[in-house]
This record gives sequence, structure tokens and C-alpha cells, in this order.
Amino acid sequence: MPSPTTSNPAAAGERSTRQKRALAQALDETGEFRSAQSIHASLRAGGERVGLTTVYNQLRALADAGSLDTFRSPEGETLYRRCRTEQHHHHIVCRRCGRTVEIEDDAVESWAASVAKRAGFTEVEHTVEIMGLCRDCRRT
Amino acid sequence: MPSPTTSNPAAAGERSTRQKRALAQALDETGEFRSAQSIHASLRAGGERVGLTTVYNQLRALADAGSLDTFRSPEGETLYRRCRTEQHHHHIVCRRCGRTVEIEDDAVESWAASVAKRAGFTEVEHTVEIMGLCRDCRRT
DNA sequence: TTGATTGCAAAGTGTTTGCAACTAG
DNA sequence: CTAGTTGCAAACACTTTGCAATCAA
Repeated sequence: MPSPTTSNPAAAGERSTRQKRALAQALDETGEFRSAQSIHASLRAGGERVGLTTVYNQLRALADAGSLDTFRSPEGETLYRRCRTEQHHHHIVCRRCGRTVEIEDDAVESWAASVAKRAGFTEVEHTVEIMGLCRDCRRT
Repeated sequence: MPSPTTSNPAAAGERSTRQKRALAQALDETGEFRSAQSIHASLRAGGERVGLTTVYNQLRALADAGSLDTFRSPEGETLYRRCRTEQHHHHIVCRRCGRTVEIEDDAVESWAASVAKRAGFTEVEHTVEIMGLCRDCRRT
């Protein structure tokens, strides 16, 4: 999306609600990737009264705003995690257990940029998916 | 009678049907990752009479048997591709007109390999999508 | 013949949306 | 007040399953 980014991060009327706070806390507690369903279950288990729809709505909003990293598990769930690095980055995903490792390496970034430029493309953006077997899943 | 070690994967009564053949051909034609829905649509468009259920059934069977690689798209679809050992190439896609340019550059290949190795992953494979505006679509 | 295969219809997932009630500012 | 939020219920998209009809060997 060639977004003319007219969106101010700390945008207009954005309220602080009990639900949002609970969700934010849940995300901070476990820095790992978690599914909406799982987060919702935890909140409920913890006594928080939050609707599943709200969890979905908020997670998507946060992800769209760039505050959360997302990735699809092999089982088909969308997993969310608080962003750790501000910069654009990629992940390696274990195709067996779904475990992910973050990649912070500018090499691809510049590679993609130069390759695109050479082909005459502008306003470039890219996605990279690396899959493999992690150490633990290596033998079986 | 001595039980013959039933360890042959491609064993028992497996039939050759029109549908299976069509599906196999579709998979061979485009060596890229494709969704079940997309494959089914192509088959239908090509005049083949194949049920969506059958496409799903066969793709899953083939994947379980290890004949197909699978991977989840960010949109939530399961993508299938015939297994292969040979390296693949990538494309840059114009997000406006859809024109694609082939990328021939091993840089990413080795980058992906080294990054994966550093993270302790094996049997690695990757996909790269670069999108942008091609020369012709640059100015509106 | 006979068991593998097909594919319609229906059931299941995870996720999104319509929208009336609710609430922070 | 009033626009941002909530969450139930219903809609959705993708995938799987039940099962009777079909068909390859």
C-alpha cells in the first residue's frame, strides 16, 4: 500500500479503556507470539471481562498501526507480538513447531532496494519468509 | 505368513484418475506456490471437471506423503508447490499493472542460507516478494 | 466385483462485520 | 453530550468431513 501516511501515530480521539489496558498488559507479559484466541482465554482466566471481538479488533488495529508484529502459524492462526525492533525486519519460522527467530540484518534490505532499482521499480516494499527446521525439530 | 515389511510409502491400491492427472499437471505447469482455490479455478477454467473437495483432498494427501511443500500465506491460505531441490528464483511485481520481472541474483540465496544457519535452522527454504511501481506506472 | 475416489452438502475453524448499547473525555 | 469502543450475533473465507454414487483395476 503506497500510503500517503496522513495518519498521526498518536492520532485523534483515542480512548483508554479497561479492555485496552488489559490487552496491552497481556501483550507485555509474554513477549512471545500469541494468538488472539489464546490472549482472550488468558484475559478471561485472569478475571478480565473482555469480548473476543474486542481482542480481535484491537489486535488488528495495533498491528495496522505497526505496534505489533504478526505472523501466520502453520495451523492457520494469526500470531501477534509486541514489536521489539522499530525497524523493518523478518523472521525465520520452523516449519515443524512454528518457533520463530527474528532476523535483524540490513543485507536484504539493501539487496531488495538495489535489485528493484536495477529493474526500474520505485516505492518498493518486500516480504521475506524463511522456513526450515529449528535445532530441536531437526531429527525425527 | 511372514509379514512383508509394509514400509513402502507409495504402496497399496492407488488409482490413477482423470482428476489426479489434471491436478498433477497443474502443479507441474507453474512450479510456484499456489492455493487450492487457485488451482481449482485454473482447472475449471481449463475445462477440467474437478471438485473443490477433491483438490483439497488430493493436495493434502500429496503434502502428507511428502510430495508437496506447503506454506501459509499471510492472507491465510495454504499454498502448495511440488517439491524440488533445485533453487528457485524470485520476482519483482508491479503493484499497479502486475508486470513481473525476474530476478537473477544468488545474493539472497546465500544470505538466507547463512542467516538460517546462524539461527540453527536446517533444511531451509525461502520465498521473497518484492513489490513496487514499475517504470511505466511510476507517474500517474 | 470391490475398494479407492469423487464431490455435494454440511460442519468446523479462525476472523471480520453489522450495529445497538455503553462510556471516556 | 458525543465520538470512540464494546461485544453479541451473524456473516465470511478457507478447509475438512460425512457419505452415497462412481469408477479404475
